[in-house]
Amino acid sequence: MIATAPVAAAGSRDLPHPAPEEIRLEGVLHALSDPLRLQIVRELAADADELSCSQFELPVSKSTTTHHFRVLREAGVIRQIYRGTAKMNGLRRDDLDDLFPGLLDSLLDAAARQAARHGGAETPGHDGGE
Amino acid sequence: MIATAPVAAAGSRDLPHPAPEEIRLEGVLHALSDPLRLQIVRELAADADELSCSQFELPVSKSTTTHHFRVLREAGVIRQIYRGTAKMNGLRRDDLDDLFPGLLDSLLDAAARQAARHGGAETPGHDGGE
DNA sequence: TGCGTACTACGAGAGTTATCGTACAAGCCG
DNA sequence: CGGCTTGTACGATAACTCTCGTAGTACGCA
Repeated sequence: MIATAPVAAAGSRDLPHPAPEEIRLEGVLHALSDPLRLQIVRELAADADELSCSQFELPVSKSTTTHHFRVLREAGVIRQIYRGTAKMNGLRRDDLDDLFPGLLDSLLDAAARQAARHGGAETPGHDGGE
Repeated sequence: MIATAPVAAAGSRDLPHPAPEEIRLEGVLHALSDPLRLQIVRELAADADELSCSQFELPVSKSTTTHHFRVLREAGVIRQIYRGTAKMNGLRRDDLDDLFPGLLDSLLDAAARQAARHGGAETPGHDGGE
């Protein structure tokens, strides 16, 4: 059997994702209650639809990064698919908006406000003011 | 011996609350990521401004109840004051709305949706007709 | 084919959390 | 005054989480 079948790319390694109805609010909140994961989600929401794990500059080891991405995926916050050796990450915005309308936006807005208030260095466009 | 109370004020026992600017989003999310605490907050939001700890029917011991209320208070989600032997609990809706506009509503709405989806027969608060 | 890159799995250690029971303090009421 | 209700404090324990390093797998490229 010669492996002439390209297999439509990324069919071999599938990652388990919770179905929309399996996503629990508590799980989402817990996933987002970690500063690192909240930051990941913020970048994911701000930058693009798909980012590979290695494009994040996180102050932790690779193992820990993998761990955090898995927590986010298993909570139903992000979607992960393999693309060659890279694993692309995308927010499950549609599913979350369907389950909890407005929640993700509020969460991201809250995170942006807090970042602007405390750091001021992150999140472009928002100029404090109080 | 005349027991002249050293400290007057209706409540000699004061509880420490975080100032608004000390409230962290991650802390709030973490506090709300526990099913028990999420339920407490839902009841608090639905029923009234002030409820004593004993008015909640939680499936845990008194010690654990105290613990959860403290977590909520220290995260800045609720406000607690003594009233005789009872400790009254109230949501810090104004502070939270000021810090994270719309977040609390989204959260409560999301929790209500999930409760309706999964249980349908949720105990907390008959919020006046439905 | 062999090498480098990207990510995972496993095991471990430190820290945190949830839960309990018991013992205790503060206020109300008869 | 004594007792009841309400909630706290203090251990203790089990479970979970975050973190790491090392070893290993999957894939692309020369």
